[in-house]
Amino acid sequence: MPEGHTIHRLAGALTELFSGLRPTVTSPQGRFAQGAALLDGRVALPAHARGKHFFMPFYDEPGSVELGEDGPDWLHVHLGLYGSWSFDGDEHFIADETIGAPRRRIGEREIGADGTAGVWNPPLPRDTVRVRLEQDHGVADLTGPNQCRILDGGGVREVLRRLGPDPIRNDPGDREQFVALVRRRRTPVGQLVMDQAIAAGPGNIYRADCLWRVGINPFRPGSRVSEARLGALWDDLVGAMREGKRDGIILTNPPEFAPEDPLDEVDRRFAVYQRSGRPCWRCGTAVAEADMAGRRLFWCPGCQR
DNA sequence: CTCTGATGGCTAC
DNA sequence: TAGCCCTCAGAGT
Repeated sequence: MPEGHTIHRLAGALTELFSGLRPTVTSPQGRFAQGAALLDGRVALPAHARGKHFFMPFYDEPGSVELGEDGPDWLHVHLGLYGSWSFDGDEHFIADETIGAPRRRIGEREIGADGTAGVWNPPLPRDTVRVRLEQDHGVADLTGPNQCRILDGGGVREVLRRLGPDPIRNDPGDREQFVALVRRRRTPVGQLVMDQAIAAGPGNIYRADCLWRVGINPFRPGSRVSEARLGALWDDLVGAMREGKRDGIILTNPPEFAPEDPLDEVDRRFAVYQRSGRPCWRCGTAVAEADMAGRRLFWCPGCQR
């Protein structure tokens, strides 16, 4: 599920649904019992996302804080490969970003014995739910995170120090920094794009499809890709990942190549990702697949130079 | 029912 | 590079 666009989207959703409130925080699974007890009943402040990392500060009074500020206790979540948040609540518990979320249930009300609509009741959590945030109108359940812990401001800043520029933010200087970081390495550029110290947020899909979109061969050493082409790659990551955040889905096959009647979801959505053996949309060459540093890499040997 | 793989990343060797 | 962590849908038996 989660490349960086998902985390930014979740930060928006959890901010909209919980910030300013004092959610009940529990750990149905038990593995975050101590952390949950520390956060329970305190004010959730607006959340932050950097790359694939999610941070939500909890404090004693409402407001908002800069990412990594001292004072609040920071809930830090990394979803890893298959962590996810799911939502359930009544019609008041809805954020743009929760639409399309897994196991989303909205507006379901129990029917009272007298036939009138009752109030929403929180569903029993699955026993793998690491954290449940609950307010009067709904719950957010976190399952399967790679990391879920409480940090102080210094702990947050330590995480941030290991992260490169985030294309979804695209702060001033980020583009130049990305280009410089790639060009000082001889590692294949396809590997560098997935290195969170070089760009924070892109995962296997954006790596494959954005390299295809700008025509870069993923095996080319970073030091041997021109500044101009790396700048174009950064710009493409910015555009593609912002679209992904907005739409809640990765759709990286450019419209001009989208088939009328796609064979399947993969052909509809992707350029080369998971399309090994199928013809390149641009040049017809069969899309290739290889292992790169333990992850599946997809590319077109015909037009990615 | 068992097995597999997935949009991630850390640590140890 | 291998092993490990986290979960579960979907495929195979």
